[in-house]
Amino acid sequence: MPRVLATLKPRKFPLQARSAATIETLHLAAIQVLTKEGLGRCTTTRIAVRAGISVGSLYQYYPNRDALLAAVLKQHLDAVAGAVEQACRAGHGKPVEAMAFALVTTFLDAKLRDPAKSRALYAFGQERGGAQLAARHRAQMVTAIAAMLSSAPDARFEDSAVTAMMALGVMMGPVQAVLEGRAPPEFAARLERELVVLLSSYLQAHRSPLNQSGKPATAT
Amino acid sequence: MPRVLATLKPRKFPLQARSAATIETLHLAAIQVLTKEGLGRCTTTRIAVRAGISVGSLYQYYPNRDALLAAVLKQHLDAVAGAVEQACRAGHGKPVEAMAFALVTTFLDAKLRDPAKSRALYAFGQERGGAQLAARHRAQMVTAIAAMLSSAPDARFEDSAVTAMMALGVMMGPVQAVLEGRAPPEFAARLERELVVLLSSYLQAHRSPLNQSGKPATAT
Amino acid sequence: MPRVLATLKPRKFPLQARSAATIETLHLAAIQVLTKEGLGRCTTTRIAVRAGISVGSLYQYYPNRDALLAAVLKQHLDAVAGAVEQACRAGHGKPVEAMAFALVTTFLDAKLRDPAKSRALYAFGQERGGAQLAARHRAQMVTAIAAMLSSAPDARFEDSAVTAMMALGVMMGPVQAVLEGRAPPEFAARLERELVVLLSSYLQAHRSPLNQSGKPATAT
Amino acid sequence: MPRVLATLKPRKFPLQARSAATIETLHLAAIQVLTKEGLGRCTTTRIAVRAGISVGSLYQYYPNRDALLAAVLKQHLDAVAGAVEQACRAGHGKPVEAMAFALVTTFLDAKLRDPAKSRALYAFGQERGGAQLAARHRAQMVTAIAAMLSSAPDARFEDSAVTAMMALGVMMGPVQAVLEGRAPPEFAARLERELVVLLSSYLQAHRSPLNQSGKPATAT
DNA sequence: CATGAATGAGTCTTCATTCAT
DNA sequence: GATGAATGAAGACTCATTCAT
Repeated sequence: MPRVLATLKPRKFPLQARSAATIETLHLAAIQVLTKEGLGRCTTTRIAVRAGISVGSLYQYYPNRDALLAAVLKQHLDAVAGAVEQACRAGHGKPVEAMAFALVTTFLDAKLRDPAKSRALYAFGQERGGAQLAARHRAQMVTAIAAMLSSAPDARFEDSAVTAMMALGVMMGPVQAVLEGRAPPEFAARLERELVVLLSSYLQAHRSPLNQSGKPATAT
Repeated sequence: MPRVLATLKPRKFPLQARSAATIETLHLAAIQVLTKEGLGRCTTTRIAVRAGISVGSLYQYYPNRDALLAAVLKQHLDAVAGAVEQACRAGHGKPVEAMAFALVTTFLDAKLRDPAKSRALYAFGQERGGAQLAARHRAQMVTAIAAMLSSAPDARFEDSAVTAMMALGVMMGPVQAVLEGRAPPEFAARLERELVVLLSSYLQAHRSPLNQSGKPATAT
Repeated sequence: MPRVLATLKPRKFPLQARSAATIETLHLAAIQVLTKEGLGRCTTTRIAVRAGISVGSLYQYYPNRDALLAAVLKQHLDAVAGAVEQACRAGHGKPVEAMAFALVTTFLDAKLRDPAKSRALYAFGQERGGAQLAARHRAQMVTAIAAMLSSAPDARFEDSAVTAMMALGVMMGPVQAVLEGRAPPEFAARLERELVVLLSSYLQAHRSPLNQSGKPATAT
Repeated sequence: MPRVLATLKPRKFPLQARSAATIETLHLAAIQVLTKEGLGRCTTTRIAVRAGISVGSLYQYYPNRDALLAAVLKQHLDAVAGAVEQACRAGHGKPVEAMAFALVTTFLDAKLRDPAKSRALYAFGQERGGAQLAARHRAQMVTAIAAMLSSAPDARFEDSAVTAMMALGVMMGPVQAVLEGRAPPEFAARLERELVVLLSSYLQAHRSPLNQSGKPATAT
């Protein structure tokens, strides 16, 4: 694998109509190979075969294997982060419980809509190439969540960025478990409800002490 | 001769003191190579060189590369799962808040004591070889946590297994973030406190309705 | 050919007796392939096959194709430059005609002793990898020749470095022609005599005007 | 489809003005790519891009890559050989010193007028394709030079073909050194003067033995 | 006629594993 | 038992050439 340090950017824009379709085919093939063979055996040849094209063609669109995987990952992460950002905008100014509900709902929906995809891309998201992308998207989501949290009328967060990170991390763990297929179906089914409870409790535990409505959640 | 499907079990038991030392050396070398080069470049030769022995000797101890990595991973997971199990035993019958504290403290300590190791092994834990191991250990921990939860005097869990999974997942997400080095230091520093709050809130939200002490946490 | 910038240095010293023989075999094979196929088709696989070893083994000794070729070229150039340097030392203080004779004789002998080798290596000597080596050796020879020229009792060279370069270049041209097999046998046979005449005339044309032994060659 | 043994002849004659222009553009592009990328990376696609046409169009003019490069080389060699031939015709019957001057002047001018071009084409001139071309042109020049030499009134050459080869070879060596950029500027500057001296001396050393004048060879 | 996407054999290089010493 | 040289399949990537649009 004498990889030269190289861009992960796609090589060219689809100049002809054929191209767009080919790229979509490639992404799909990459996910399938990733799922069926794992990252270690996800080779350009296998992807090309799966996609029904030649290796050469693959390299017309992406300068190297990682660029292709990065593109697929980016597409996925953009969708998730985009959904989360939008939910955060929509949740602005609402009570924390509503925020928790919106966040969990949106995140789970985005992550679990196509579990095969999410699952397949996870390993690459840990690697040199994908890790940066993942980091960027995580930061993007944290920013959005923190902004939303700061707008809550019924809670005041000392450090909304930290709380946002916690919120995100907290959702990711169980989602991982589900994606890795290690959680029984009933867990997946209850995941949303549990996460809403979890996140609500957590956020409410941060309610401002000025809050006159009663005892803070943690004051048990 | 290329890779053949093979067992992941170590080739022989460390019957002699020398063997045990060599194995320990190999594990250490593997982690170092993993850290410095990544899973893709973590080759048997490199590990052997790092360990100061010959490749041939490496194969005296493990039938193939993945068996070695699996052994290293297992050692790590055993430590983590073992610590969690013990903590669960110790936490039996205590109030949920104490449970949360014990669980978080123990888990973080085990996972973050040697971050390089945890981080290094992560990639392999996603692959075919490591995934099964990881699953087994997760199950082991879930069982232990569930048993502990069921013994709580101040809460009654409808489905303690699910709650245990949630608890474990909830800790893993933020830990991942820290291990991947994407979380700022202040996050790492506050992680324990936050997780305790988080887990306490969550577990207390499950307090049995028979609980006379007031309104359930979610009744805000 | 996603070559990474890499050393051209051999990879390791022959630790075992076998190695030395293998390396010699590799050099020989490289020259044969170079001769039979040309630089463009001189691939690692072909060299390995010719040498009767596996590609893998080739890479145990050289980190990449160019390193192997560079080693072969270096060996050759070292021999030539070494011979020239020695001849120059021996020719110190002798009359220019003797210098011319010694130089031509030595150079031709070194270059034409194994014409196949000289010929085969020529193309690589032009390429990025070989060009630097060739340059270094050329400089080495020029230095030696210039030093010798400066010691001539019957001539004084305004710029001995330039004259040395000319002398070297002048020998190389016809030698090229012979090596490329384009010169008929009779040319090769007479080459030495002609070059001695040529070089003598040239060097004597530089005789110092103080020289009382007759009219200087350039006194036209 | 990989390379097939194929003709090196251009595919069609430039019957139309447009063709001629395109061909010129292609030649120029080829030299630029050759210079910037080297023979190994001088691909048809790169040449086409540089020339501002499509690969497909390139193949309208040349049946394969080597045919294009051969054409470019031929053009260059034709120019050099043509100039030399013309100079030889013009030098007919003149004294050898004038011949030497004309030859050196013409050759250097032709070879060094566009050093980038000469340099770029050198590598291809060594390869299977170009070597034959180069040989043909060399023979052509040798013939012309030999004919000129035979007409000298003040010298008689035993074997004018051999002497012509020497003369040509003698010029080529230093020119190579200059083209390869290894010679310092002052060398390039003095090259012409030195070569004239050199060649004059050499040719005059061959003065007919009938020459009874006893004066040193250069005292004409 | 021009275009440029597609092809796939061919290059270089790596690495798990074996086995002669 | 230890050693490390040898093996060769497999992977990433390139490029001459063709042909559908």
